[in-house]
Amino acid sequence: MGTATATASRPMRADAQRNYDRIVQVASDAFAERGVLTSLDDIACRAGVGPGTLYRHFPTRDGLIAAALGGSLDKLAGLSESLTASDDPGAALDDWMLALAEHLRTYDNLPESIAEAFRVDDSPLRNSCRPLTNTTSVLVDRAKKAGVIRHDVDYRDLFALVSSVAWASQRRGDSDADLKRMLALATGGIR
Amino acid sequence: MGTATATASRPMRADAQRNYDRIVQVASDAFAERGVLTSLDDIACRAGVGPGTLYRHFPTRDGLIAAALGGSLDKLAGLSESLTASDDPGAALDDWMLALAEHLRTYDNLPESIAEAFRVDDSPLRNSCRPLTNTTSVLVDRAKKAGVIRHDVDYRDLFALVSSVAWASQRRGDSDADLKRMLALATGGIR
DNA sequence: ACCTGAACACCGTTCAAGT
DNA sequence: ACCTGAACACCGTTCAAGT
Repeated sequence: MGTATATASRPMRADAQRNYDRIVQVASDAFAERGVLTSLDDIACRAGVGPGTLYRHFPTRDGLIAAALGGSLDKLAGLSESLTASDDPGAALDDWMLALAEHLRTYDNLPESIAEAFRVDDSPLRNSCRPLTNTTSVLVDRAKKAGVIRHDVDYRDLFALVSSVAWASQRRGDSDADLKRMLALATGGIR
Repeated sequence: MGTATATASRPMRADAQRNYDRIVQVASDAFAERGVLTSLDDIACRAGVGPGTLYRHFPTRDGLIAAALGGSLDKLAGLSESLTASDDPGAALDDWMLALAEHLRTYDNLPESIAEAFRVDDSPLRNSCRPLTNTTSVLVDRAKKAGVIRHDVDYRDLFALVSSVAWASQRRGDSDADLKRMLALATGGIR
């Protein structure tokens, strides 16, 4: 898969594409180091472009976060495929929730940004999460049909629950083992 | 109970006390309207003092939040007394967790601030939460002894769980009924 | 068509000068 | 002892001027 273009329509001019790619690359590093709330001016500066150029490509911070998250989302898409084909719906849902929680911890303050994005129509970050909620919905349905979770649990509840745990464990600076433990505790009530 | 003084030691000069009280009053309103991340300059301005005066009384935002939360904390202290004396440890813990979650939703972004305060030694906001964690600890112990919750659950886990739910329901703009439902779901695993 | 960077508004924070 | 408000640094955002 090649590098992303700004829209699905026409290719960018070569210099614009180069800037776009550099911005995403630098942003990805900056978010990983200092969280998604880090200065956009600083990202533009490190990418060697003016602030206006960054804003042209990414009118909102959400869009830049979504772009920086690209690779991580591709990995989850792969997991999604294998889990929806699994013959153990309970274990598949568990594995999925853990992967989801880990993904939400990719950058500091990412759970906040994603939760906020869900309140905005057409947020690029929200759109980039669509495959995640879709997979959650599918796996929840399969688990219900298999009778391993309660029938009054919505996939949105589960997504919110997993986001919450990711948020809390990030705020506390939890290890992966702690995250796993908290997730089991928080989702124990769905059975 | 009179109005708070800056330290437990000596009373403030009359004009300083007046400023202190006005700042807390204005901050309380501003936090309620626009969340705890609202501009401190704006609070100082509305209270009719210079920014330096606000900083003198409250060197950190946390301190101002803690002061603004005073009344709400007093109410919880009352509930704490009656619940720790209850003869139904399971129901008492449930009631407490709900009250805690509602308290954490007092201001927008309060769960974030409190979670952050727990990473700082001597944060005034953390100190103001001490009675809350204490009560949680007591009620969790009583519930364990009564055999209504699992023995491998820590009171810190529960506090984190309740904070998480408060955070998520605030981000989603949930109603009180939604909060109650999510809380039941998230804490179902402790039994 | 895209980029640059100056410019503006806003906010947190400090501190010298005042009373 | 406390207050004031100017000053500074930083950040998001816009836009006129360039190529």
